[in-house]
Amino acid sequence: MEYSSSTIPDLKPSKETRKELQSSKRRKVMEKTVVTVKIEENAGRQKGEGPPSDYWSWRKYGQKPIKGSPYPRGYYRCSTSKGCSAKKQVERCRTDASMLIITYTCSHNHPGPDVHTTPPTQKTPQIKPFENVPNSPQQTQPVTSEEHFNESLLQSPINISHGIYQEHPLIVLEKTQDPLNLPFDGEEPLSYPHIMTLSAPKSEENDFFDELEELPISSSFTSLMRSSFFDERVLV
DNA sequence: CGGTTTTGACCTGCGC
DNA sequence: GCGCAGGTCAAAACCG
Repeated sequence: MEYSSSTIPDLKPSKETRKELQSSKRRKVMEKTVVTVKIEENAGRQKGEGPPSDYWSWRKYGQKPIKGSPYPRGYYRCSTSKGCSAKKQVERCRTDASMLIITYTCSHNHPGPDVHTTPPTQKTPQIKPFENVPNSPQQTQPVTSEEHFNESLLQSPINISHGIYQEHPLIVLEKTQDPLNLPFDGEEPLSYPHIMTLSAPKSEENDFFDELEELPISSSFTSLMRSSFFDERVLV
């Protein structure tokens, strides 16, 4: 792991070492963003869990059954950058299996895979769900788009790491922060508040957006939000 | 062969 | 102090 090189001498971590490592972690309050997304029939194609697809790549590092919930919770860590402390937890709503609860913890301390190179005005239209969105939730998209909705929508939350969507009526999320203003254990300053905003995705992650090109992003995106999946604020 | 996923063990925080 | 539940680690397995 990232700390191993500096903290761990050479032998495999002893219990003491791990103890130290874990003691440095906090279970308590830290920056946390909860996103509830609704997944529909296509959820099944996702290995039963919401795919951790984002503009960043995520690596699953754990899974635990949650008390009171028939569904396990998956733990993911950003693998785009080694030093990145961004994590997310993905679990299903116990009361509604079609709901995915994604909890983002910490923020990425690095620019996205590509976002920095793409001015928001260029290339793919920026995701601006709220502008020109007619209030017709039921004007759903063709089913084909739904095949991507799950991935594309799951990608969007990543960009909300700093509350970009907070006022979005559709993408509702709850962001909690450490009241002590120590979102990252005192490390990793939030120095990139804007680079990972809603700029268009690129590279491989952009692929599926390319597929969606046919659809007007602003409307399709929002429509998807409305029809295929909605977000719901979750009190933490 | 490198990166990711799986999975059991370990550790910590919290409630009683 | 004890036990439970949640979160993380890391070795092994898996995959492209």
